[in-house]
Amino acid sequence: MAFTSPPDPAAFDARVYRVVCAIPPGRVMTYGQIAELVGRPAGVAARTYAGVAARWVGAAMARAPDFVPWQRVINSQGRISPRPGRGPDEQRRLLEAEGVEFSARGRVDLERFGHHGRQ
DNA sequence: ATTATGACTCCCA
DNA sequence: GTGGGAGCCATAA
Repeated sequence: MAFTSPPDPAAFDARVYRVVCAIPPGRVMTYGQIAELVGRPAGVAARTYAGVAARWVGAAMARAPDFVPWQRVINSQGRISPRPGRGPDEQRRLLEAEGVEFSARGRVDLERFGHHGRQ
């Protein structure tokens, strides 16, 4: 996961949690979107930020407090990234309970359920 | 000290 | 639309 920790991991995590907590129920956001919304720290190349920061977000989510709606964070393909240890479909069940629909191949239509930041 | 292991995204075949 | 490789490091055992 994390390639190079963010300049200020604690602050980065806090911003990530704030953004994730702002995602309304029934909506989802990608790791990359969150990374962009949180803002690219100075000193990090723009091109590499996309892939790297997404993993920072993933790492932050791995340590996320209970109140963070982690289930609303999925990858850029609209698919659920498998989490180590947890139930394989736990995230999907939680999202479906909120009204998020999955395609036959298990993908979420980001055009319909994606959250573009703000509300 | 060495090894294994990552909640990802982009780009190209 | 799907699949594989690159990017390139911190942390735990």
